[in-house]
Order: sequence, then structure tokens, then C-alpha cells
Amino acid sequence: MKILVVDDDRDLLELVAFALAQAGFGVVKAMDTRAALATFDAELPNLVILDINLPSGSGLDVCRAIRERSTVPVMMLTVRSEEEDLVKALEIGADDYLTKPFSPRTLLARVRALLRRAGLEAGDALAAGSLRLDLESHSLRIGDEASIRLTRLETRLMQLLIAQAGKVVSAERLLAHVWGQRGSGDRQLLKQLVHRLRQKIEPDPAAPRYLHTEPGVGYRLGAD
Amino acid sequence: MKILVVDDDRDLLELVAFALAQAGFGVVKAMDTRAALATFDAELPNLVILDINLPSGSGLDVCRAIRERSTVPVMMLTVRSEEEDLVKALEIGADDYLTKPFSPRTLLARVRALLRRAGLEAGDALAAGSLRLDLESHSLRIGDEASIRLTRLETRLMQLLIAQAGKVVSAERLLAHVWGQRGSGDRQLLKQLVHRLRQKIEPDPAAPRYLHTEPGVGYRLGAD
DNA sequence: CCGGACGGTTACAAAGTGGTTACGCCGCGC
DNA sequence: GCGCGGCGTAACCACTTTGTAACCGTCCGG
Repeated sequence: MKILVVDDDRDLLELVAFALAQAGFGVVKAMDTRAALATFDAELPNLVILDINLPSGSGLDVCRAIRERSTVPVMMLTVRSEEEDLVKALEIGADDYLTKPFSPRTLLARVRALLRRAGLEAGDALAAGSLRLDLESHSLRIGDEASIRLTRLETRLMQLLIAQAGKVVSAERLLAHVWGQRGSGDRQLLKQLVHRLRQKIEPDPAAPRYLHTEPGVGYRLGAD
Repeated sequence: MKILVVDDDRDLLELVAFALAQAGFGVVKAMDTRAALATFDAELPNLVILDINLPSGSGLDVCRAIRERSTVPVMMLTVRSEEEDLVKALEIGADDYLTKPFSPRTLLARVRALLRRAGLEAGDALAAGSLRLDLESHSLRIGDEASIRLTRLETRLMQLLIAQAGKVVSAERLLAHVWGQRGSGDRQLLKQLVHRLRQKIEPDPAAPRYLHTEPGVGYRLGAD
């Protein structure tokens, strides 16, 4: 279970991250809005904890941007004086909030409650149709077949496709997820990766059964 | 299982020591930084509980000194007002913390969690499949064969692999477990250790039967 | 028709990963 | 002091993964 924590106060960030890690959660960190969104795209966390006031633009903007691409639970951190912001945050789609200062114990209780509410408690088993992806071992299982070993990049590609199974995912978004900043605009990278992945997972790579092309848009994982 | 407790407050020290002894742990005590390090070297405890503010220099210094010579789990004791110190402690390499006041029950739960995480919980015998590892004597037994003597590092490696038998363990995690902070990022260290271990335990080191490589991820102990 | 955009494919180069050999340092018992 | 085991470091090799370029067909608007 992976949690993204966004806060510009390094001490608080580390403390929250540590408390979560202690409790067995995977943690990724970001200290400004740009890094927050980049990390979100790269890591696809199961939950986001977001300080409402960041120096580089508001945490509200980050929350809004996240809501445009995902329904992941979002928890906002606020200080008491920001109650109007809080209302806005909940309107935008934040799921819960915590008023500073708070104890790690409270934080954990709220996080668990959110995850339970989102029905995400059980592991990170990432699956769609007959496809099951194991992020730990970089392996993909199709139905009852022997599992296929994927490379690092192939795993990241499948991760986003499975998370969005059945929906078209734009080439731009896939590039950002797999390569981050660097791959931006480079269709050839994606073309190659898709080709190589199809060779591995498709019974007939020329007539894809799982990884479909949506001309002019991007790719889509067949819901089967 | 031996635990070192360091605190200048005699009452608290005795209370903690009593709770631990009650739960069946061996306890050694120290009341200042000098005694703490001397006792650590003399007793080589399996876990250290360390008050963060000692009159004779900070508990942080003690923690740092311990980290220079060992990856033993360290738990810090703090009061709520010392949160910056806490962040420093975690950076230095402390593994957990407890905010005073705390109940003996909480203390024990945390101590057990730490030991479990370090893979030190169940007696001294760890086993998986036909492999049995004796942490005391640093020896490994495969089925009914004569037991093989392992070095200190080889033992630590096997310890984590056996604890996670059948599952892939990332190179990063193995490095952290065997070398602590210092080994971070150094693949060559792990490469060598695995090589040497395979020479000792594998019938055919070129085609490993127990210690399998998971390319791009880490290693896995065959469930056999 | 022509030409360009686009996606798939082939080919090859560059970078990374893991296994192996070799060597040097250090602490320790003899 | 010497030899030795344990460990760190570097270098080499084979292989895999990833990046880059070029070529091919199809589709489509002029």
C-alpha cells in the first residue's frame, strides 16, 4: 500500500513519512506542487496526504489536478485558521482533513479509515480481467499460464494500463508515467516498449488481444 | 534476547527494565553515554532503547556511535516537545521512537515489532524448506548434510532470505539489512556476498538450487 | 496519384546488470 | 612476523535491457 505525502516543511514531512513507514505503508514524498504531480503520475499511490498551504501554489490546485486523473483518497493537512480553504478542499473532492498539530496515532487511524472506506485494504493485487500484475517480482500472470517476467519499464507500463483497464490512456500520460519528464514527446520510446511487451504477452502480437491501439490517441487494455 | 536500556532517570530505567525482564528479555542498563557505549561493546545486545536527552551529551551521539559499528535496532525515547530531535534521530538511523509517557504494554508491542522486523524473533533457529540457519553458531544445515559454517555477513544475508523464503527480496533491502546505511546503492558488495555464499551452499553454483536471482529486482530463496 | 503522418517492425548501438576472477587490506591466532 | 580467513574493491565478460534510427505499410487529404 503506497502513500504519497506532500509537505514543504521537511521536518513534518519526515515525521509523517516515518510514522507511515513504521506502520508498514510504502511512502513516497514530495515538497512542492510540481514534484507532487510528477510523483503522483510516476508512482500511482493508493492514498495522498496533502498540506493545504504550499509555497508554490496551493495544495488545492494539486488536489484538483489529482482529481482530474484519479479517484484516489486524498487527505488534506490544515491549520485551524484556514477553515474557508478547507471547505473548498472538500468541494474539490478531498476525502478527509487533519488539523495541525496532530499525533502520529491520529494520522494512522484516519489513514486506515480512509483506506477501509475506499475498499483498498487488501494488498496491492493489481489485476484486470485475466491479467494479474505483481509489482514486487515484476511478473505478469495471464489466467493460469506460467507467469511472464517483465522488465522494469514493461512493469510500469502495465501498471498504468491495468489501473485504467478498459479506458484509453493517452500516449502523453503513458510516457510521463514510465519515463517521467525525460520521455516527454518521444513517441518512439513508447512505440518500442509496446512492441516488446506485445511480443511477450500476446499470443499473436500482430492481432493484439490485450494491449489495443487507439489510433491517434494512445493505448487501451482490453477488458476481455 | 538481550536488550540495552539507556536512561538517566533511575525510576524510568527500572520501570522499563522490569517490564522487559517480566516479558522474558535479558536486560542490561546504562545511565550515561559513556556507560552506554561501554556496555554496548561489552554485551552486544540485540536491541537498544535510548533516551534521547541524557545529561552527558545527547542520546543522538550514542545512536550515531552505535550505528558506526552495528545495524542493531534502536528505539528512541522522547518527550513531545523534542520533535526536531526526533527527525534527526531517524536520519541518523534510529528505527523507532516512543513518546513519553508510555505504557509498558505499548513498549513491549513496539519492541516485539522491531525484533520481528529485524528477523530476530523466533529463538535462534530459522528455517525454510530443507534449510535451517543457526544464528548463534553461524551455521547452515541443508537437509541431513553436515552443517556449513557461514561468516557474519553471510549469516545476515541468509537470515533475511529465509525470513522471506519464496518471496523476492530487493537488492536495496538486502543491502540495508546486511550493511545498514553504509552499503546503500553498492551492488558490488551484494554481488560478491551472494557469489561467496553460493560457492558454499550450492551443489552447482552455476545453476543455483536455493539462492535464485530475480533479474532487475533482487534475490529469492527457493521454496524447494 | 502524391506526400506526409502514423503505427509497426527491423536493426543496431549504448547502457546496465550479474557472474566471475583477481588482488589488497586488515585483524587474529600461531 | 607470518599465514589465513573475511571482506572490500576493481576489472572483465556475457547477456539483457533500453535507446535510436531507418524502413515499411496504411490511411487520408489534396
